[in-house]
Amino acid sequence: MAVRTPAREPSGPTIYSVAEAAGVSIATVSRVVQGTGAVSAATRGKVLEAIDRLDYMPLAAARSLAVRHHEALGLVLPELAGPYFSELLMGFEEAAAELDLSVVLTLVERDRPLDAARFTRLVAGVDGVAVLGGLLPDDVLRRATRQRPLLVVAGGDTVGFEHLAAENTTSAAALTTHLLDVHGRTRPVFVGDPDVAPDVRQRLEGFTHALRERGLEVPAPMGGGLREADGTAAAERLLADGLPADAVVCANDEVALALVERLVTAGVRVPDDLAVTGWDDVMAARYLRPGLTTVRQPVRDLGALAAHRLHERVTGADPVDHGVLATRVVLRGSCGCPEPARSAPTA
Amino acid sequence: MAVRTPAREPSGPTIYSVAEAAGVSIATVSRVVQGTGAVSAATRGKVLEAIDRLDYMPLAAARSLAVRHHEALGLVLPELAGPYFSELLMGFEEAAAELDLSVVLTLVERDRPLDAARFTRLVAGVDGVAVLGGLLPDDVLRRATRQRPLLVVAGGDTVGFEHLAAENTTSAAALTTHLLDVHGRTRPVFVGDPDVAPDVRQRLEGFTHALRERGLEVPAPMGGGLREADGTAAAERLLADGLPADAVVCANDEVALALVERLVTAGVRVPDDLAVTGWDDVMAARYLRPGLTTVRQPVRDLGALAAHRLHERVTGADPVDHGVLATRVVLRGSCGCPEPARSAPTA
DNA sequence: CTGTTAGCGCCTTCAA
DNA sequence: TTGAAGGCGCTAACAG
Repeated sequence: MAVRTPAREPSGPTIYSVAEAAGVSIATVSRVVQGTGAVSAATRGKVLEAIDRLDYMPLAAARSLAVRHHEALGLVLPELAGPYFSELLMGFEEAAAELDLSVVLTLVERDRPLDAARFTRLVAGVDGVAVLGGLLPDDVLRRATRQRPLLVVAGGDTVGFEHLAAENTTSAAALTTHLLDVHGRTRPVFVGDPDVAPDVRQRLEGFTHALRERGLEVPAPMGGGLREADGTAAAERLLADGLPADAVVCANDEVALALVERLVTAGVRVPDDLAVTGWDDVMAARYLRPGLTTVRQPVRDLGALAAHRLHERVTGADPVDHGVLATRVVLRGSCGCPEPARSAPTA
Repeated sequence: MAVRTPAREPSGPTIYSVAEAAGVSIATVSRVVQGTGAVSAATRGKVLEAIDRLDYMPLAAARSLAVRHHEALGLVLPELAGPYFSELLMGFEEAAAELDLSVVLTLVERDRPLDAARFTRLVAGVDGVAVLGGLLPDDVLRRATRQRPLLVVAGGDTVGFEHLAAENTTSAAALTTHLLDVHGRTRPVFVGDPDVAPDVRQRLEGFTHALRERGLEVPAPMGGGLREADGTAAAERLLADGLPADAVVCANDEVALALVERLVTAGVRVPDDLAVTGWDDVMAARYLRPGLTTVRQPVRDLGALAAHRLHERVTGADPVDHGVLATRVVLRGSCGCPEPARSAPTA
C-alpha cells in the first residue's frame, strides 16, 4: 500500500507564489510558462525571473486535471529478457518523447501477474495504453478499451482490438522452406509452444504451412517456453529420442542457443547432423560458432509505431485495425549456409 | 508538441456520475473506492454496482492533485543495451509495483540528450527520481533535488547526492590481481575510457591499484566506449602495435567479446597469448569459447533498492548518503582458468 | 454511517 | 496586454 504523507508539508512553489513574487496574476504566469497568449516583454521578464528564483515547476497532476490529458502513454510488457523488449521499449519511449509524452511502464513477470487493480491504475493515469499480446485476458483489454485507446502489440491474430505486429508466419515459412529446399532437410521439428505467445503460434503456423506445401508430415511441436532452460530441455528430449530430426526451428534465439550448446556437448554436429534456427538475432547469435541463423524483426520501429498510433488515437484519429512490419531472415552457419564475415551489427 | 484536445469530448464517468447513479454523495463513493471509512453493506453494494455498470475509474490526475502525491517514481536510464539496464529497470519496477507506485521511464540516447525541459517534465510528474550516474550534469541534478528526492544509481563517487551502486573498484582489483598472480600475466592493459561512465572509472581505478600494489608500471587505458564496435577497434590497435600486452581487462562484456572475436580471427590465442576479461556477465559471455571471465553485479537488487530508498525519502526518511552492493567475479576460460561446466544461469 | 464543503494547482474563457 | 473567476475530479475534514 502506498503510504500517505503524514504531515502536509509545505508544498513547493505554486503558480500563486510565482504570480505574487512577480507582481502579476496567475493567468499571466500561466501564459509565459506555456508560451500561450501575448505577454509584454517586461512582464515576461519579471515572471521568468520569479520562476527561476523560486525554482518553480508546474505540477503535472494539476495541469493534467485542467487540460484533461495526462500527456503520458502506458506500456505493458513482460519480463525484459533479451533484446526484443528492450528494443521495443526504446522505440516506444523515443517516439513518445518526440511527441512530448511520458511513458509509464508496467512489467508483468511470471510470478507476478498483472492484477486488475494494477492495470486499472495504469490506465487511469495515461491517455492510451499499448499492451504486448498474450499478456492480458481479452475481457480485461475490452474493459480498458472503454476508457482509453488501447493497442495490442505483437498480438498474433488478436481480434477485436487495434493491433500491430512484426510479420511472423511468412518468415517462418520461408525459413522452413530454406531448410527443406536449400539444405535438403526432410525431418524438421518446431521447438516451442504455440500457447506461450501469439508470436510463437504464428511461427509454428508458418512452419506447418511450409511442410504441408511440400506434402511433408507435420510433427507435433516440441513445446517449451522461451528461455535457455527450455532449449536445454528440448535438447535432452531430442537426445533421448535418438535425434529424430535433421533440423529444428526454434521459437527464439535463447532456446536455439541453449539447445545447440547441449547437443554439441553430446557430440551432435551442427549443422551437419542437425540444422538449427532461432528468432530475434540476439547478440550471442553472432558469437556462437557456427553463427545462428535467425530472423531479425524491426522491433524498434514496432515500438515507435505503437506510440504514434496511440497518439493519433488520443488526438482523435480512428483506429487502424491492423499493422504488420516486415522481418528479415539472417542466414548463418547453423542452418548449413556458409558463414558470413563477422562484423558488428549493421545498425 | 503535444496536441491539445480540439473538442472537449464528454469525459468518461466521474465520481459524480457514480454518486448520482447510486443515489449517494460523492464522499460515499470515494469511501468505497478507496476502502476508506465505514460504509454500510447496502450502500456499498449500490455504489459498487454503479461503478461496475458505468465502468468508473478514478482519474489519476485528480486524485494526485488532491492527495498531493503522484504515486509514481521516475527513472532515467541510458539506452537499454545489454542486460544491465533491463535488469535494473526490472528490479526498480518490481519494487515500485509492490509499493503501489507506477514508474515513469525516461531514456537518454546518444543522439538524444536529455534536455532540461524533458527532465523537468519528468520530475514534475513523480514523487522521486532515480538517475543513472553520469547521465546528467550536476547542476541539473542539484536543481531537481530542490523539488523532489533524487537518487543517483551507479554514479561512481558522485558527491553531494544520495547514491547507490554496485561495487567496482575492489572487484576490478581482484580481477587484475587474479590475472597477475594466478595466471602469471605481466603486461595487462585496461580497455575503456574512464570518462565514459563513473563505473568504468572505478574499474580502471581498481585495475591501476592492483598493478601499483605489485610495483608494476601502469599503462595508459586504451579508451573507447562500451559497445562492440569499440572492442573491435581496440583489437585493431592491439594488433597494429604487435600485441603489446598479455592480458586485457575490458570495461564490459560487449567490448571484450568483440575484441576476442577480432583477435581470434587474426590468429591470436585466447587465453594463451592473451587473457581477456569483461564485466556484466551477458548471455554471450557463456556461449563464447572459451567462456568469458567477467564480473556479475546484483543489478536487479540495485534497481529494487533504488525504488525502496526513493520511497523512503518520499515518505519522510532521511537520505542515506551511500550504498554499495557486492559483486562477484565469474571465472571462465578466457583468463586461463579451466572452463566450468556449461549450464543455464543460476537464477 | 452519510452528506456538505473546501480546497489541491493549473488552465481558460470572458471582461476590462 | 492583463486580471478575475469558474471549473477539472477527487479527497478529507467537519457536521449531522
